[in-house]
Amino acid sequence: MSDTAKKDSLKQPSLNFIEEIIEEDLRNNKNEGRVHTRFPPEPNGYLHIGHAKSICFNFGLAKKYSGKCNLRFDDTNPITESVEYVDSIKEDTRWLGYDWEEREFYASDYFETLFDYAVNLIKKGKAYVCDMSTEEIAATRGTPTRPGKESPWRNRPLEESLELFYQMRDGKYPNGAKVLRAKIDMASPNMHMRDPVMYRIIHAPHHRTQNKWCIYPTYDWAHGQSDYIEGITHSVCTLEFEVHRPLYDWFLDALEIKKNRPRQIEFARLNLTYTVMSKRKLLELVENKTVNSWDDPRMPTISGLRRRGYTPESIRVFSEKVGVAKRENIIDVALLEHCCRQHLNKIASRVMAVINPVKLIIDNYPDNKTEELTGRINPEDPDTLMRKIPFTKTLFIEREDFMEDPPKKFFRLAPGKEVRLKYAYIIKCESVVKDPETGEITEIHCTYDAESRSGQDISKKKVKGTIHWVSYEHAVKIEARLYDRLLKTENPDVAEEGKDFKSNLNPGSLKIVEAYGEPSIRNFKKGSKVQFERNGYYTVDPDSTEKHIIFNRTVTLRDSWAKVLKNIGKKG
RNA sequence: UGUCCGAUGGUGUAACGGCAGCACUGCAGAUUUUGGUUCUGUAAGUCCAGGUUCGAAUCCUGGUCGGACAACCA
Repeated sequence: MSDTAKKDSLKQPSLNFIEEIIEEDLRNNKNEGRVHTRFPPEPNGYLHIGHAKSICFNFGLAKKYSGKCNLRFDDTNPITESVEYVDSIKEDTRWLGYDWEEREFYASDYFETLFDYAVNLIKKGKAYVCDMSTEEIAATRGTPTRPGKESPWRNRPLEESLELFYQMRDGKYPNGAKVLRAKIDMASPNMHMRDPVMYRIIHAPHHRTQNKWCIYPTYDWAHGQSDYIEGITHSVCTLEFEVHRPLYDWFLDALEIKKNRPRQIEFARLNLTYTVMSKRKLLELVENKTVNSWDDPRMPTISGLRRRGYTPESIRVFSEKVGVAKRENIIDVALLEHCCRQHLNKIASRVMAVINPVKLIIDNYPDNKTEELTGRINPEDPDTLMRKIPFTKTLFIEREDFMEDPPKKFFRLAPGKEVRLKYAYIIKCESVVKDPETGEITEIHCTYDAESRSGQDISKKKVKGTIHWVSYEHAVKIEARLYDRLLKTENPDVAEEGKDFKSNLNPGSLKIVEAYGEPSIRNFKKGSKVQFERNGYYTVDPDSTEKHIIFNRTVTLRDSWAKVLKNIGKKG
């Protein structure tokens, strides 16, 4: 072995910066060597591919370091949250392949404890009830460059704050009348340290605690303490919470938490080209009916990707490949598609389907003959069985596979040229029939070479091209939903003055067409992964029925011919 | 004009003071009964200016550029 090869084989896979922190903690036996993470979604929307990265990372860290990962719903704002979202989050997390075992938690589980902690802080003079309105608080907070003004209630006797706080809980005040605030520093250069709100009054039923509470903790107050209660060691979140970290730590200090103290670590969220990722924007697309639902296959939601035909494996591999760091990033959606194709190539059953059909007649083939040909269900997996494909005189082929006046490198069918019909014979184009009105080709007439049958070819012919086909009389009509990217620009948030991402919507993001498949196309169940040969990967939509078969296009096959055409176009 | 964070090919991500590597994308070729897959090759990078050092992507100083922060959202 050469020196460099030796070095390479000894080299450890490199760690991301969070794994480095964890390994350092492990070396120092921090938290008795425990690693415990959590995935903390707010149940106010559906999970998207960005959440998937966080799920894979948090559960992945726990697995890698023999620890645990909790699922915790950050349900501190009853107005926007609902069980519908809780259920979808659980379904999606499970589908991605992660198991939180019995550790399904809710911040609302800790409302009582959090209340006691707050009482503790009031007694220590570290929190106070403030009677100012939302507007007054905003007006006195200052700006990032100017300090705020202290609340007139800031130094009220702590007995009074305590009394008021209990009354808030008892429902004596309307929404917005009072809040509990941490007493920190109104002049702090960090806005989050300017006496942040810990509790606000919201008279609204909560999806779990119903009407038990009318005061609700804010994120900053609830999150770190929930982490502590659950024994979380490494509380991983996204970069926008970086400025919250001093507050996270301040609360732990104020509560004098020293042992099993959680640590917040921030990493950069996932961004994807041609994609919007914020829950607000995705909700907007659902509500204004740009898409049909949260699980519309054009959505970057987990449920959308699932319906589109993505596999959990491919999403996990993708999450691994994008890496974890602190710098803002925008990942090329081509990487996601690559991960998807890579997995689907291995597992998808092959089938021939014609999306844009034109009739092809083999003039020298017997009129009433049907041959039963065979094709492997998946050539990538020799363990798969063969499928039967009927062959007859009249077929459908793809309109794009024929050109009357082809460019030099066109390997498909053209007048006087030969191609192979996949799994069948070599044919030669003899003539075409056109619609006298429109000039559109209605029939392509060919002759076949009976000696060229697949598997028993004694014709000695070599052809460059192979095309797919279906027997006209055996063709199974299906609906193909051809999905393309929802947004037409790489960074859809960049829009013209006065416009937003919606001006970058791709009007062609969904085309629904009638297509024709070989008979075996009937065999697939909802969610099955299929490759339409030479075309793309598809999956059976949940709305598909035996009478009305619906296939969603997950992603096309790579198409180097399209690139050639594009380059020809460029050259003029 | 504030505080915090960041900056390595087109896009991501490694290198932990010692040969800038990997992946995606692009390009070229080989193989191929999927113009797919696979394989091979190739192009392309350390924000700038100083300093420390035998040696700097890495450490220090100053700048530039980008991001986050002024909800009783999370």
